[in-house]
Amino acid sequence: MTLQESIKQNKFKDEHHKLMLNLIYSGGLIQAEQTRFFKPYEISPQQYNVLRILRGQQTKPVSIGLLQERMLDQMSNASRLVEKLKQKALVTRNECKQDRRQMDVCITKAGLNLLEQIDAKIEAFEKRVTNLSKAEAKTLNELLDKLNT
Amino acid sequence: MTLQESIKQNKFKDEHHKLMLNLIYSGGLIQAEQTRFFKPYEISPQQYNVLRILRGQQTKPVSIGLLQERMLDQMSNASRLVEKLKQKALVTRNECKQDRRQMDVCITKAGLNLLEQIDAKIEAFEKRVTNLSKAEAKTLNELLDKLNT
DNA sequence: CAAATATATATGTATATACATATATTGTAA
DNA sequence: TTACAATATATGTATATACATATATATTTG
Repeated sequence: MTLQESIKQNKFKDEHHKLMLNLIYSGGLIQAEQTRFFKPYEISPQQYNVLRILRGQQTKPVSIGLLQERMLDQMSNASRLVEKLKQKALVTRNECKQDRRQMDVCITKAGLNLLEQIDAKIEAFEKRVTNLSKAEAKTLNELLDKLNT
Repeated sequence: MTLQESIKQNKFKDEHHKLMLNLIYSGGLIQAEQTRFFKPYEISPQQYNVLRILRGQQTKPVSIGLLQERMLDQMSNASRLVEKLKQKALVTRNECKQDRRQMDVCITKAGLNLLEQIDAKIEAFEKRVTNLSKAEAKTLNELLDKLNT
């Protein structure tokens, strides 16, 4: 459902104005879909983001600050996300020996297992953008990168 | 700051996968900027969305359900947004005489005044997409509409 | 060496949505 | 006419970010 169909409005001030609304709208659609996709796994898209960053670091501990830098939304509250994941035994969190202000966060085996289960299904979810060709996806990415420079 | 610069990652599985992250990222950037822009006016972007819909209806009362249909995020909780705006005296909310389940929501003079103040400044905010040409904005809109079909 | 400053994280409070339930009213069917 | 179903909205609880403050630790400065 396009932006116009969704909000039942056809006239926008100009293409730039429409673009801003369209980006908020399109990003929101994907996020809502992600939330629905992750629901059976009992984690949020943001928690998934954290787990993915931790898996990428393999066994190397990650600080709360580093996590936050790597989050898709850099204003995410990494502290709270980690606390929730700890409650679910998907991560561990320990004081860093070198700097006791810092925390060492690592993914657990359960966390890795969960990501494996999700990996098996996520392609189906990611299909939602495949009505655009690869060339069109590339164009969109280039324009978004230019927009965000 | 592009997606890659932001999350410090250059490799994506493919252009489609990158696109999904890029859309979430780009939409989030705009929303965060909107939140900052509206902060001095003491309303949220979602409350602004409600006021704009009400202004568009002029003096015609709007039901909670109709509001919700017109919201940019159709999963918005229109009830609560209206309640907050009522507390700020920016809208009125009365029982509909024809159907007492429904509420009639209207914008107040104070609400209209606030929108006028915002209108005077919002062009500066909307400039954030003008590093794309009109043709590029149009292309992006077309691709986003195709994506969301 | 101690005080001041900076850093890292946790937590408080407010708002927004996700998902669910409750309540009141209207419409429909028997 | 009444019971049932549907509709409209409000509210509860959980999670996430926005913005702020608090606490502990490390670094810097005098």
